Formats: sequence, C-alpha cells, structure tokens
Amino acid sequence: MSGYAPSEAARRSGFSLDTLRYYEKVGLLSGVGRTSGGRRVFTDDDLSWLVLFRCLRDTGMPIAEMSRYAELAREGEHTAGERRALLERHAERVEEQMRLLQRQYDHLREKIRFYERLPGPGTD
Amino acid sequence: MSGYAPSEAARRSGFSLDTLRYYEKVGLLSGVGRTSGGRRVFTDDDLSWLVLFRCLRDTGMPIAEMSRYAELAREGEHTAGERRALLERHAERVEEQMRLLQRQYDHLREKIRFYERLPGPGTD
DNA sequence: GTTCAATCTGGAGTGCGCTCCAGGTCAAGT
DNA sequence: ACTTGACCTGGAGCGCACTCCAGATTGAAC
Repeated sequence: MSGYAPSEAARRSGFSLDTLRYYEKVGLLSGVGRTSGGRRVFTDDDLSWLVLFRCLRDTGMPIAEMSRYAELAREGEHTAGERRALLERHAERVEEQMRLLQRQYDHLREKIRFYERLPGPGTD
Repeated sequence: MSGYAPSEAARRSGFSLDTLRYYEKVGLLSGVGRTSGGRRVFTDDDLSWLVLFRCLRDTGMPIAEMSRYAELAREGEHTAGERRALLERHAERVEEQMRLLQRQYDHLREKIRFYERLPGPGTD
C-alpha cells in the first residue's frame, strides 16, 4: 500500500518531478521519507498534501501562502483557526476571480458574436 | 472628446503607465498618436483596444497571442475569419479554466467545511 | 555481474509580464 | 520666467514558478 516512487507521485499529483523537488526545497513538503539509497518515498499522506497543493495552485494561491499553511499545520492542532481563516480568505479571492472570469468571458462571447454575424469564407 | 493623456488611459483601462508603454514596445498597441512634444495621446479607438486587451489578459491570454490578434486586425478585413477562430479557441480554453476553477473551488469549500466542524477559539 | 532507466544533488537558466530607474523634456499654472 | 508634475527614452531589474543540466548513484531486471 502507501509508498510511492517519485514518478508515481508526480503522475498522481499532476506535478512534475522537478516541481516535487522544488516544493521540498522551498519547504512546502517537509519530511518526505527516503530509501536507504536516498530516493524519495511518498506516503498517502504526502499524496493528500499534494492534492491540496494542486487545488490551491489551480485556484491561484502563491507558494509562499501554501508554505504558510503547511507550516501552521506542522505547528499542531491549535493553529486550526488560523488555517481555516487563511483558506476562507483564499476562497473569497477565488470567488472574486470567478466573477471576473465570468464577466470577461461574457465580453469575449459577445465579441465573438460580432464575428459570427459576418459572412465567413465559404459561407456563401 | 477623444484624446486621452497617458494617465487617463491608464485609469480607464486599468493598466499602469509602464504597462501601456510596454504594450506599445512589444507591438500590441501600434500607431498611438503623439503631441508635438512627443507625449502619447490615446484615442477612443486605442481605448477600446485596451478594453479588449483587459478582457483577454483577465482570461489568461498570453501577450504573444494578443499581438497576433492585433496584427491580424491591422492586416484588414480578410483576416476576420482567422481572428474569430482565435477568439473561439481562446473562449474554449476559458471555459475549461472556469470548470477547473469551479471544481477546485468546491474542493476548497469542502476543506473549509471540515474546519467549520471543529470548535474554534472561543466557540465554547 | 552488467545494464539501464530512474533517481539523486546543487545550482544555473528560462519565460513571462511587468516594474523601476536615471536623466532629461514638456507644458500648465502663477 | 519659473516651478512643478506629468511625461519621455532606453535599458536594467524583479518576482514567480518552475525547468533544465551535469555528473554521480541506485536498484530492479536480465
């Protein structure tokens, strides 16, 4: 069961091997296990962190803030409130982002409608 | 009527003065007028280009692609089909982006719900 | 035992999109 | 005429998030 090679962790998380190394280097991912030979071994727990990072990155959270979150989590249960607040603030920014994206998408569609009213090549 | 100073164009478009200069430098914005003293004068037409660029940037289009679009527009009416196709492809990417954002937003909200079930400080 | 793909390390390099700076110019207000 | 704030140019610098590289090591398969 749990214990994934780097390539497997990369495949499952959608991050590249280099990105996984980079995340470890900047302290996002700490305490990843090693084989006697020095190779990384990712646990299910590591994987679920990666899934969270995937979510946060896809929604535009900067790495520094993810690091902050991870650091809080490492500090223990008493930081739960702060972690929650951090995620809450982020979620609000994401909502704003979604509204903007929707608005600009609508503009874009309108612009395209303008072109659709023009005769295309071969439309006769 | 039409004829805006750089600062006014910046204010109306939401781009910084430096960004407006940069856009001109990379060929996004071409043929911006000048006063006898060399200062830029933005027309309503320039402004509407900026509004379009704002839309495309906000939806994640790279500058190179906006340049391509602007170039096509300069080439004349016969590129309308190609321009339309470019915008259409972009709109599809934006739709994908919106779906991803929504999906990850949902994950995020679920994660937050987990914290909400924990007693916060002072929740008693 | 040999091979060979996967992995390791440290560090340099990349791509993008600005952003800032120095040193000078312009023009509106007084 | 003078001051002052907006603007000019060319070019350097920055922040972010990777991405790539060289040269060495590991370990599963044959």
